[in-house]
This record gives sequence, C-alpha cells and structure tokens, in this order.
Amino acid sequence: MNRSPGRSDDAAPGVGTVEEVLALVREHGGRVTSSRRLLLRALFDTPGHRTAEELAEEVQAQAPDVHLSTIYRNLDELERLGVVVHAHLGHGPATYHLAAGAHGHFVCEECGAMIEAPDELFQGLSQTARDRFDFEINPHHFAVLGRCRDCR
Amino acid sequence: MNRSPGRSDDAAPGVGTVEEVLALVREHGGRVTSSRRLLLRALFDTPGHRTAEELAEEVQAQAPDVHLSTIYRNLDELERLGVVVHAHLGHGPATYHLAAGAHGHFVCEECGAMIEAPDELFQGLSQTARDRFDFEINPHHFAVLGRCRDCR
DNA sequence: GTGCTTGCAAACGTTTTGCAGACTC
DNA sequence: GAGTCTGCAAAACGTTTGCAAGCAC
Repeated sequence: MNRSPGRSDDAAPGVGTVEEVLALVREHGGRVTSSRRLLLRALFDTPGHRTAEELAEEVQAQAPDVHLSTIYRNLDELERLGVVVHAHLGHGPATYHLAAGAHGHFVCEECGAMIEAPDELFQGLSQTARDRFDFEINPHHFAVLGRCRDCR
Repeated sequence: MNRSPGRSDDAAPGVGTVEEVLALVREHGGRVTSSRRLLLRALFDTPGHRTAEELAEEVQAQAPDVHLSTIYRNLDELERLGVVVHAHLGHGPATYHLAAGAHGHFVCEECGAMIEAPDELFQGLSQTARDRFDFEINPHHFAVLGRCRDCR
C-alpha cells in the first residue's frame, strides 16, 4: 500500500492558479514544461472529474504529441505535491481533480449517476471511526456505492 | 455500470453450507462440478477476504488443473446468486467473501491495515444520504480509506 | 444428447516502465 | 552541462472472452 509516500502538506496554500502550481513544481526541483502547463490548464479550466484519458484528449487538442504516459506521470507528480487527487467512482478508470475541491462521492451502481457529497455528511462516521478504532477516515478516495432516486 | 444485473434476493436464506449453495446453483439451471464445490469449500472453510488468485491457489491445492478463469467465472455466478460479494480494499485486486458476512471496511492508506466496520457505523450516513439525496447507500463495496492508529 | 462448464490462449482496459533523445535551468 | 522530462514501445496487472473439448444431468 502506502500510496502517498513523501506527499507534502495537504491542499498546499498558494496553489490557486496554474502559475502558482508551476512555481511549486520548480521549488521541488521539477521543470516547467509545456505539457505540464497544458495539463494544469485543463484541470483548472473545467473543475469536473476527468480520467487520465480525457485529460490527455484536452491537452492533445493544443499539443497533439503529448503522450498518455506523460499525463500519468504528471498527474502522479501533482498528486505527490498535493495539488491533485484521484478518486475511484466505479469499476472503470480513476478520475482526477484538484485537491482544493475534494469531496466524497455517491455513485449509483445501477446507472452510474454520481452525487458529490459534502464533507459534513461524513462527520458522524468520521467521529465514530476515531472513537472506536482510532481511525481517521478520508472519505474522498473511494465512492460510496448505492442506488439513486431513479433506480430505487 | 449496472454491475449487479439479474441478481436474486440478497443474502438468500438456506445457503449456510456448501451443499445448500450447490442446491441453489442447481435450482438456477447450473451444474454441480468439482471446481465449484472446491471453491465453495475454500470460501466456507476460512471466512476471510481473499482475492481470486488466492482462492485459485487454495482450490489448486486439491485440484491443480482448475484455471484462474474458472475461479472468476464461478465467483461471478455466485455473486449473481447473492452468495458471494466482492469488495475493493485498495488499489490491488478485488477481494471476495460470503455475502452473509457482508460489512464495511476501513483500510489504512499508509500500511494497508484493514478494519471490518459493522453496518451500524454507517447508519447515520445512510440516513442522511436518504434524506438529502434519496440515495440508498451500500457501504460494503468500496473500503473507506484513512489512517490507522499506528500510522497517524 | 443437450447444453452448461472447463482449460487454454488470447484479448481486454488501465496503468507503469525502460530507454534514448530532447528539453529546462 | 547536469539532470529532468518526453515520446514511444513494451510490459504489467487484474480481469474477461472465444473456442473446442469435456462433463453433469
């Protein structure tokens, strides 16, 4: 396991723009490249959940030669820096979004509909897990499956 | 999506033993084969969470020719019959166990430690999701990640 | 004998990796 | 110039599928 080794402080402050993130990258010994900038622009411009493949398509609209593996490598690094997080919403590919807007997810196992769940919803569970097991939950990573209104 | 099409009633009664499950299989037009019986024995004998590969190894200890794909196909059918469920506890392979003992999971993202979470822990969240979104959660499928006592 | 089930090999979708060349600083 | 980053191809991983032979009923 140990999927977030060496990650820096959560939701690092001062990373509200593409250029601020690039400055952070530089601070950590990274280079500022055009694929990195384009990926960040895609992430900042539309704040939804997107798979690596979808992000690659957006980047490739500007720079067709950027390879999917570059997208994965850059997402990895941005995750290590605490700028991006990924979540699993179902059995398909992971989805990525800015760490700043992190939240839980309810996903219908019937139709795939997704509801963004504000963190407060998890406060009770969070408290109980802490009290009973000394366990600090992070409700963002895996979706909570179930049935939505329409599929019940 | 729609990962559980045509699944019969949850936690079907009278499937507390290998032979009872095999009777159920037969009722649904399935055949009783030795690989099926061995897989069920593995599932009933040790009630932990195991991956398809681990179950295959256990079955192969008795019948070396049983192929991993047979394990997957049988697990699939048993899941359709409501006898088995699978859960995702991390980034690796899915784990399978008997549906009768279904429960939620807390998994440490640092060390991988897993805590079985009784359903009552999710009652609050369950209620809120129903009230706010008309969403009926199934807290068993994806683990809730976080940090365990030792890794905090 | 019907038709479900199996072993095998091959494919799948997602993600990771090794490498040599290209780039940033 | 040192060291990071890239494109590409190939591999890795867990899982699914097509097929012809084999088995349960």
